[in-house]
Amino acid sequence: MTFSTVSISGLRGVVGQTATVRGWVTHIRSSGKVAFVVARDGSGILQCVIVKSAVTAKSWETFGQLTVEASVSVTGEIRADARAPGGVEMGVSDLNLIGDSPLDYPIQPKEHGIDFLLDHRHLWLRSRKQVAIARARHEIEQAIHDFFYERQFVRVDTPILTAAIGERSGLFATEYFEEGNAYLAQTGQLYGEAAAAALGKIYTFGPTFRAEKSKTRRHLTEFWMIEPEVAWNDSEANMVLQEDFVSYIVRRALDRASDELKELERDTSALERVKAPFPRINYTEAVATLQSKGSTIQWGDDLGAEDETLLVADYDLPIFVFNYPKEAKAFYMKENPDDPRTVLCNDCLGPEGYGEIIGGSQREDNYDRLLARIKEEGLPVDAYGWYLDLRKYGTFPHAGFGLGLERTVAWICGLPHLRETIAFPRMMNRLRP
RNA sequence: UGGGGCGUAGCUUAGCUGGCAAAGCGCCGGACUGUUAAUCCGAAGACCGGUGGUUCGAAUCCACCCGCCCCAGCCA
Repeated sequence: MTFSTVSISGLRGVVGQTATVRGWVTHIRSSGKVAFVVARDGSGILQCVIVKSAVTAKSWETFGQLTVEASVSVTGEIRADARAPGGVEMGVSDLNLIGDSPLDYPIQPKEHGIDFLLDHRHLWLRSRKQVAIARARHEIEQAIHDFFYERQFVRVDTPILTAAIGERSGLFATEYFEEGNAYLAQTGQLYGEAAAAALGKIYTFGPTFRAEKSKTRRHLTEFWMIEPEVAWNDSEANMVLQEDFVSYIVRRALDRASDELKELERDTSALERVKAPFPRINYTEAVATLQSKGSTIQWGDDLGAEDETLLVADYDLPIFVFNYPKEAKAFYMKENPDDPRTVLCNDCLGPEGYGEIIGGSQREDNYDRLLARIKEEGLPVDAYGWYLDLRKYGTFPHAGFGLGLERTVAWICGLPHLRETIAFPRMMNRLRP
């Protein structure tokens, strides 16, 4: 008989042995002389069976003091038992209370309102479903790093504090010494383009901030975005990279986060189908299709959420909608030589109504046309001097995209709202905890 | 910001055509040697979001305010 301290997830390998587990109490049930304590340690949950006649008087007394979320150290024999969640349980021989927990622990094993849960997010994180989401997110993040590492991309960390540059949407401002206002980054892309000219293939993985007063399940004010930028890629190569990337992430989640997806009751049959290539629909066709389905969209409008849902309904894969009208998109996108009303760009729309998980484009690489676009948009030319330099000194065709991490996690996990995909979501009315 | 909905016990909700504030869960006390969100018995727990108004009387009707949820726009 050996004696070891192990994590709950490893217990299947020590059946028949005595082990010590440390964790937190989640449920207590007592039948008088037999008691059940369910504990969690972050790796899994374990039912501990305490028989009064089989433990010391001190351990039995300690059992009487246990409360939900008390931290404990339990020692006993690990045995297989079909009645236990997870198939193994512990026959306790020794029980020690490490940190008690008062009786007012707010989260109960029942339905709660979302406002209450978000107020107690620091404790809600301990719940099984939230642990599963955090682990699935972690696996997805690692898959992202591995995908790019395998393809010799270099990760570049771009600044979070920036001067006003990027897109036009809402900015968070803060004072910055003698330099006036600094703004929290809305994108690392422009810096990514500079890095692509140095390194060829790069990606960024960082927080992004949008001060828009968005109150929908698809928006956070702070979210994480992955932005690859590839020298010599055109818009078509850009889409190929995207579909390979998304397929890789989904495959990886299915392979290595299957327990988590099961815990989340995710029907993975739709995810199993996600394999490159994805359907491609150009914007003009999309508008015609939508009009035939009754949408009031006009050529020139961006797709609304309803339009996206309508369009995606015909497919069980993510789809690309490409080459939008210039007016609907950002200044840095390259004009389409075959139809100058449009730009070489694409959105990748998730299936099952998850909306835009990627926005990408080939970048304008002509100095004069880019300068003209900056002026057309009324942007301060001075602020874009360094960005224009990238077209002045050895310009090069290049393309990239931004993948919204939380939207991707929500889709893969089958969650209706982004707020559960990140440990501490930041929304308009949510700055704490 | 616009449209819709909602604020009642620690939590989730019922009560809303005005007339003594309810239930389930949780917590506390008790019973039980295999429970799975255990079960059974008992107890405690409320400034009905706030302010004003109508009325003999307001959780209920009216006005204003505050907060939240859903949808839309913006986008990842």
